[in-house]
Amino acid sequence: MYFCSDMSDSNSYNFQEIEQKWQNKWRENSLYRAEISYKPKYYALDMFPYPSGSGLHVGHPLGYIASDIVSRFKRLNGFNVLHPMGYDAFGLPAEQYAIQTGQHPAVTTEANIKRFREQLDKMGFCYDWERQVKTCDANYYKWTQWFFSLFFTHWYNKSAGKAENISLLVNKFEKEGNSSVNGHTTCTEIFTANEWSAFPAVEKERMLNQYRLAFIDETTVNWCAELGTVLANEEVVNGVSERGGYPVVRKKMKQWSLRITAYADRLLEGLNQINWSDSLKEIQRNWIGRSEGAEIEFQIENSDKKIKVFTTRPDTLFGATYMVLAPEWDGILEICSNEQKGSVEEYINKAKNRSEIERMADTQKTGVFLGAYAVNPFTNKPIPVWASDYVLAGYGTGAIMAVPAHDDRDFEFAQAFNLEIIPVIKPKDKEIESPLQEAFSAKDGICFNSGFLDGLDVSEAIKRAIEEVENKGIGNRKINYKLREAGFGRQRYWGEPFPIIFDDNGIPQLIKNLPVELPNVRSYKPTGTGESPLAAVTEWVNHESGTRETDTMPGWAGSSWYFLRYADPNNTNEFASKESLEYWNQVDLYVGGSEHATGHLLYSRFWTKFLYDLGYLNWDEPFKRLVNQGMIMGEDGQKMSKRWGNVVNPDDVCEQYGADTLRLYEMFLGPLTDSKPWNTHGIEGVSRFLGKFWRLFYKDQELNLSNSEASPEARKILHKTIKKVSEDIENMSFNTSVSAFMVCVNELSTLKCNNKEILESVLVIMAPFAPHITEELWERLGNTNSIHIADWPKYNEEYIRENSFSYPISVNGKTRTQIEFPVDAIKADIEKAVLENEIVKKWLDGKAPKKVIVVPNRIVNVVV
RNA sequence: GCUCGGGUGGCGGAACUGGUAGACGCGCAGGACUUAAAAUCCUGUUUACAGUAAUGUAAGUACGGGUUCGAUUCCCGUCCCGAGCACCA
Repeated sequence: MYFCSDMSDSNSYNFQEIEQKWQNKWRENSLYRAEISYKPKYYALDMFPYPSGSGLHVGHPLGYIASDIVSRFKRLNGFNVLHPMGYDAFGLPAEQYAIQTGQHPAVTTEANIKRFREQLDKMGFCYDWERQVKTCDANYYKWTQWFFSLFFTHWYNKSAGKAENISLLVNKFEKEGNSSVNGHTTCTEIFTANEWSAFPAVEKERMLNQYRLAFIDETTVNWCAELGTVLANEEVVNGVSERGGYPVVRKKMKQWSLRITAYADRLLEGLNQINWSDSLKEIQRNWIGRSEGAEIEFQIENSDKKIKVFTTRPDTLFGATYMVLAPEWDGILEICSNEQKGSVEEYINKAKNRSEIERMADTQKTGVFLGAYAVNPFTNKPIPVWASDYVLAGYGTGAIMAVPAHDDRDFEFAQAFNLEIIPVIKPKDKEIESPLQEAFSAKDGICFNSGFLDGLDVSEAIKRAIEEVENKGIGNRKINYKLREAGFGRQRYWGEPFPIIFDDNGIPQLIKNLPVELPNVRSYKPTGTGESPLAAVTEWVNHESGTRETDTMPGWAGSSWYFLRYADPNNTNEFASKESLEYWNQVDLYVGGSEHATGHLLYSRFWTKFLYDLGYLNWDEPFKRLVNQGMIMGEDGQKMSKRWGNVVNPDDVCEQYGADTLRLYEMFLGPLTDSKPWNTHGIEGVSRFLGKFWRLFYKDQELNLSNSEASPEARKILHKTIKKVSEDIENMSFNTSVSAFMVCVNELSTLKCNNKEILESVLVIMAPFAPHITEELWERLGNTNSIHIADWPKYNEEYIRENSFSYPISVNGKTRTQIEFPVDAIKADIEKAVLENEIVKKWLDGKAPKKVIVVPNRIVNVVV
């Protein structure tokens, strides 16, 4: 920015020249190449980006800078560091961008990747680019398809607590049928070995499909007409698509799904052994949504039909005054009376056609009476059965027992339709209000009106009620999850094709010869009919042994395992060699945004556990430590976006201030995990600091260093900084380390310290943060090896030991003066000296102190 | 509504297991150097009151209580902000 004559002098800080020079040298020497060695490893990973068309803004590199610092720090401390980068190149965003620009996704994706790479290169990251992965490369997605094949050929054995090969299941079916099989399945039919053998192929596959971990599911899906595809739950926000904001409706569809619910409990338990933020773990816990309760069957009056419900509050069974079925409930019309059939059908049809948005916008409960009654098994009284869309078809059994006195929603419904409300739980310390104005839903109370449960508190009553239900043979203890199976098909072009051909019977057959390459087609736009664009490519679809699956896999397929591929990215025989996986192992540090909490981060854990079951990995959590970086907002405090015109481009910052300044500034801004606004003035402060740092080495434009022994003061400053920075990096507290560097340089400048030994150590501890300037000065000091493979200086406590401490002396908790004592002074001497102090005497005002508290090397407090 | 975070100067933010609140940086004010500007350096900067000044006194970490010799830190209640979930029985 300033081109005064002295700026071109080789002895001034010319960051542009320096940064270019070292980025080239590091690349030429493959300085950051990672290879298996005898050294301990450290695996630091960034969430790989979608190569979007708009490039990076200064918010994106925040996490990359942090992981880069940790990687460099670990390398200086003797670790063999794996720090790779790649691109999540398949999926909706890339395809949407291609459609908007009218270019083939393969072309735009390559162009975007190139642009990302240029931007990343300017910031001096220590990635081992030889390990780059792209999810859209055939030699990468070959393995994504292979993993799908594994899911397809495995089932979950609940007795063994792990996934097993489907051939074991077939063996069991052949020998003993399925009654003794304890699989995680939706199959409710029981068959014998003989029956199994007699099944035609289609029927066999229909059964197996109910056990496979990758299976064809007919479910209600989130259908987005504008995007022409099905979306996962987490891709739908407030009833519209996360990307684009288009309306989403519910629709029945056949779809590949992964049976993630088989792993619900393990996904929950695993959270306890990993170092993630509490909030993120909580998000996953909520998403998995485990709840304990009971399933109970209610008999329909004058019928052999039964309704099974799930409840977490069996203690309130005496207060169950009606039942509600979801409109989608199977067999609902068989239960309702002839008189009511017409209005029930009408209600069901209305509910079916209502979009998510409409359902959510509803404040008033709607419903219809079925004209049928069920029997409350505890009171033996008949209770009416209703249908209403406030009951969700997809959770529990799709039916509930309604206890209006103790559930807000049931209360509201009972009020709207004038149904009976019977309180059965009252607060511990008072009588329940009568009549009830709102539901008493607290889990803290005492049962009454409840026969054998009377007088018990809620938690005890729950146990007793379940026992009774089990004794009567009408139900049992049950754990339910909110987690749904993961929809795995997308009706889109830009994704991994399934390695599946449907034979003449419509039975899915695996294609063994991988990869199944994505055909290069001209028209990749969504058809809008619900079919994938691939369905139109007849010469591809029609295969000699049948027809191909034309859906593609979702964006998260490739990202669910990419961290494993980095261990051995060019392997053509395996997704990664056993040896490389064992060495690089789990990701030690994973840095990225929290928006992936219920998507990528959950799916990756699921895949890892599955691969662990199959013996491919010997750990079952992928990311030991996870840190979510915050957002960098625009200077106006709003989210950085083209729309607000507040986007700051890192290229411009590198041009104007240099990459080292950018890196240091982003770290200095505040705690990594916080959101904070960008500030142009702030970056100038950091820029000034680096100028000052440079001048520490120079005097009158000449390198000015002394080889004499360092002064104790300088030593103390250095070692204080070593200690602080080492601790800060481990704690990911980078803002405080930058401030420690500033303090250090300020103090050394004041001392006019030009001691080579001291300054060299300062260079090394600052190298992870500002890799270019430190490397340049390191070279100018006469070093021939890169600073980035030097040794982290050893912290020596002796150098910072003080021999006296200036005690703050407070009277009644308020600091009044300071007195210096030797660090090993004994309490009695300190107390005596303090009481003789003039200022203390003044505050004592002649009175005798009640108490004198002396905390060694901390504080003295005189209590009057 | 529920769950999880969080509220500290004009601003971004420091403060180890309770022990000198406001580190570091920005901004602002004043000064030095310079013909001038840039760059650099120095001084001051929580608020109120008193004093020409050095300085002193009081208040102060969202608000109200509590525990303690001592609370930004621990406990209870209230308010506000952010994030996530949201008819999950």
